[in-house]
Amino acid sequence: MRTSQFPLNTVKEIPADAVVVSHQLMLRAGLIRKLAAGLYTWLPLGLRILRKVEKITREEMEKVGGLEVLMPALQPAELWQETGRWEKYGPELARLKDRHDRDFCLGPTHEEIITDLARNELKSYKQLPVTYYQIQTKFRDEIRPRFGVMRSREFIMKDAYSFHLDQVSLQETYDAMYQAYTTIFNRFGLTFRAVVADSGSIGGAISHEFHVLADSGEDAIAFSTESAYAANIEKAEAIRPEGVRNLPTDELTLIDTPNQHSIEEISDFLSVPASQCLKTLIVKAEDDGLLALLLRGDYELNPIKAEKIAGIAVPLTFASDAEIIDACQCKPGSIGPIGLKIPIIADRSVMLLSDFVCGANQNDKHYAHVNWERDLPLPVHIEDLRTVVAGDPSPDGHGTLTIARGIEVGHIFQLGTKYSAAMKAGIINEAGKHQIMTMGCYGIGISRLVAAAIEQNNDERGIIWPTALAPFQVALCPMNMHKSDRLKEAAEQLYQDLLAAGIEVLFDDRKVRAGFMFSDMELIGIPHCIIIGDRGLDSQTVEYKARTSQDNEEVPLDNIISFLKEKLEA
RNA sequence: CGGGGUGUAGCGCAGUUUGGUAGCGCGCCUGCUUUGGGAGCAGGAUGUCGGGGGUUCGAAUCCCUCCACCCCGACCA
Repeated sequence: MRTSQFPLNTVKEIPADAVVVSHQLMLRAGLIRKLAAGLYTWLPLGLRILRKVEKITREEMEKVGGLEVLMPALQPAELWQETGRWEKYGPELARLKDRHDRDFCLGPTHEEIITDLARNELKSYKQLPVTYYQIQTKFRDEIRPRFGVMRSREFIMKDAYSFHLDQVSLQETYDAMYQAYTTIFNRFGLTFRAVVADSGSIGGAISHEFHVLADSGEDAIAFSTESAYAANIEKAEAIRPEGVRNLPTDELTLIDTPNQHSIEEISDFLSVPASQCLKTLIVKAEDDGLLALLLRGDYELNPIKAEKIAGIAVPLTFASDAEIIDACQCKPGSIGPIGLKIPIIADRSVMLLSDFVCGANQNDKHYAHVNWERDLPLPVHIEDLRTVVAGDPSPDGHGTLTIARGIEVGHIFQLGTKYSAAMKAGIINEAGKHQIMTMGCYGIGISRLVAAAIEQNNDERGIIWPTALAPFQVALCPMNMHKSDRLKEAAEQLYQDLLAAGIEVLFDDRKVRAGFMFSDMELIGIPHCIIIGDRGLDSQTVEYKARTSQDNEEVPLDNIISFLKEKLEA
């Protein structure tokens, strides 16, 4: 491709509303342009990269036996009503009506559609297992789209769905997908981690997320320093603390704590570490009543874990001030378990507390030197409620947890029969009996992956594409070609030779200055650059420069093709 | 949805406090000079100042209202 026919659309200045580096670089390098919040046009250069992501993903899906389909983006409400998700999905589901006033949505995911396809097309156990996949545009009316294509409202996703007779077969495909995902992200040249995950609104039991590690990532992941354990922080278990509770050292004391409400304020005011305080949170119960959740003061409630506990209302809802005053006879900030009349669920972390501080259920008063089994009974209902922190012991018993940030680029789920049962997707089994199929589902955020790759591969000059994602492998930069017929001839010849060798080359045949050319090629991240000039032609050499290096290397013109081939294969 | 902020040329911004008829840099077009790291000079084009309404002799500027976009939070494969 020639730059005279493949405009680069690069810009020098950093767009004002891009905050993360990948978003800035995607705009500056001319990969995307914003149409509206969370909606982007892919320009020719960006699209080439997107297509690379698709191509590799497709290849690996085919290798594990995936059958490509293409399902509609516009979907009838009926299917979503069958699974109950029309009601459950909430405002993130982009709904609309057609001219006949029938309800439709723009698909945020395709479980309903594929399950409908499967129940119509699959009749016999002999057809199983089967895996369908597609690369489709998805729509989610995100509360807050941000970071460019990282969290947009319209985006491209590869989604695959597998259908099975039983769990054993599902596990086999799930394992194959896990492997395929590992291969895909390795081929992209990205640093990633697979982590145990929560399955969220998609549902199902077992689930793994694949995260590209980057400080700008929206997710926190926890992994063990000494073992393979890795989990989304939403899911990482905070295990029962080791050790025994200390004996009381002092009498229970009621203290005035005027206008001291948060754990931080109380901790400062009384000069007691937050870890010696007890946090009491009042949330709604399933039966419309209230529940008190107890945590050690320095720990955070993990709402994902809380919602999984029987009795707690979903979504997790904190009680209003009025409800709290009604139930506890005091305002929030002074609540504690002593004498509290609502049921208590305690986090494991509170069990070892002794001589702790907690609210006294009287405005502006706290108790100090509270001790279990002396001042109040040890809570009976104990759960894992808190979010893990760095340094916590790993749940598998090996090492401690480290927290890193990641960008979720893949997510695989064992759905079981959640959708197939709701939609009566079954086949006739070997015994001639009707049987509901077991399902798996596997997603890759194609467009997000482009941004994630840039987050991980950039410098002050621009993007540095891993080979597999580079829109072009080689930039051919002639120096002042318009002034030398000899150079023009040599450059054109080299361009043709590179094309003939099957190398993806971008020939910068614009009449621009050298610095301008280099800056553009570096900004758009072409991994290899060949500089051809009159100077070198005298000795029949060209210069080679890798995107990642500062230095140029002279290479005989005759050898340049094989030289590059070697670089590309490395 | 709550809190904060911004809308002025394609992009980045000044001008708004104190009303007087719109400017800078980059980019774009023309010409000349230059040419191995985002060139210089000269000339040029480009604005419903986010929309609507109001106050005023006069509004980018003051008032009302609507909208869009961004950040933080809540929420979320």
